[in-house]
Amino acid sequence: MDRPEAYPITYGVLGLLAYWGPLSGYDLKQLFDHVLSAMWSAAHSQIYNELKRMKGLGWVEMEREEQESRPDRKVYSITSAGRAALESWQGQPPAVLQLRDELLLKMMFGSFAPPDAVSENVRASIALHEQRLLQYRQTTQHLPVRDQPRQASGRPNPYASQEEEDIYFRLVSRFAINFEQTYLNWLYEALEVLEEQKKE
Amino acid sequence: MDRPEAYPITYGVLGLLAYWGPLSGYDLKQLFDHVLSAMWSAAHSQIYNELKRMKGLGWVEMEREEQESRPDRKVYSITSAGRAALESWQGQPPAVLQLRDELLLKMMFGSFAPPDAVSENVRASIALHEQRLLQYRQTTQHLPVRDQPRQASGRPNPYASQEEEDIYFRLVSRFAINFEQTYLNWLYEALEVLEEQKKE
DNA sequence: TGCGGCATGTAAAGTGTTACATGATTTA
DNA sequence: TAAATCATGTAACACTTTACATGCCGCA
Repeated sequence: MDRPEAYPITYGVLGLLAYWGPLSGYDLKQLFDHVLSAMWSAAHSQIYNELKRMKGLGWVEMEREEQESRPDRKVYSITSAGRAALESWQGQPPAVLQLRDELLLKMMFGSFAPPDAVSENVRASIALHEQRLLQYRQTTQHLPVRDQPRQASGRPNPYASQEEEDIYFRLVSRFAINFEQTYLNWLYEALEVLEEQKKE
Repeated sequence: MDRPEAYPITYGVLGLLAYWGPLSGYDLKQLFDHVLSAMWSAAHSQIYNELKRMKGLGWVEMEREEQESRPDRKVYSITSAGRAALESWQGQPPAVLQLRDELLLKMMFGSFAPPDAVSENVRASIALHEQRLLQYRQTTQHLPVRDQPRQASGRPNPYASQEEEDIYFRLVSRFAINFEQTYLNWLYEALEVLEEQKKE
């Protein structure tokens, strides 16, 4: 076989359709922002593109919901071919995480920064990550209703309605929170070190 | 002003030249792999490209070292315009980190995976991250010699010769190790949860 | 009456990765 | 004698982001 016809973002969309049930591109964007933001982000343009691609592959089907005075909602649902693709993807080993963090890069070359620039950037990062941590801790709200319990392939699962009750969801949430906490601890520590250095 | 003429990878290269002294593209690639891998990675093609771009901007100068039976080494050094650019970059607030981790994405939709696929992926990740942690802990070796102590802009600094003695370097190293440890702890925990679930 | 939300998409540009190209020397 | 290291670069491709495009409704 040659080039893969899909990549992580494709499966992100597909997974949401499998988990949440039929959704529009707009809904999917909301879910990406609120549910997947910690592991994969997507612009709306990319989501619409993936939907188009997957429709071509037969992984999703589209149904048009007519609306007055607003563009029609196009609601996509996963097909059995889509489920098969999702399962097959799960069998492939994931690419290793590659961090790509501008703050760390700047910190690395902090000795070339104008006075206080590094600590200012650290302070700004603290604010941003504190905010994220808060967001992760708040139960996600204003999400499209999940009307279809996911179907575990072969393994029946007692949990069905709330995302908080899914072990995978729980594990990933825990990761996101752990990560933000670790990051924040480090940022506070870095700030201390920088302040102490300034005194000399 | 219009589009920025440089982006993080550009400053990664520039920072290394400022910190390490004159280097070839090949040297820079080694440094990216061994020193910057935790915060920003780069293919060699990208590095050669950035050098070309920065030469055009007057941020670096090139000197050719002739060699027999091998392509000449082109050794680049930072100019004062380059130093100014680096300093100015340090004054800009960094873009927020966006994680993009395929393992987390797969974990999120673990309920659609074939039996044991998730735990296998977790195990593979454990091996990879353990290895990284080891690498981070080993003092970096086989690096091009750093022949020029960096010049802190305005602030004299008692440390000069070894990278381990730079506070910024130390802080970033500590981050990298913290991060890998947090990730690993979580992976082990996830594995336990998954094993327990399997019993039911 | 201005802004945010709802709702869709296309086009272009910006970044990053992989493949192509070459070839001698050193090490196992 | 096969693989890794040294050493450079170009071209093509893959993925992501930003800008362009449109327009009503509800709220403050």
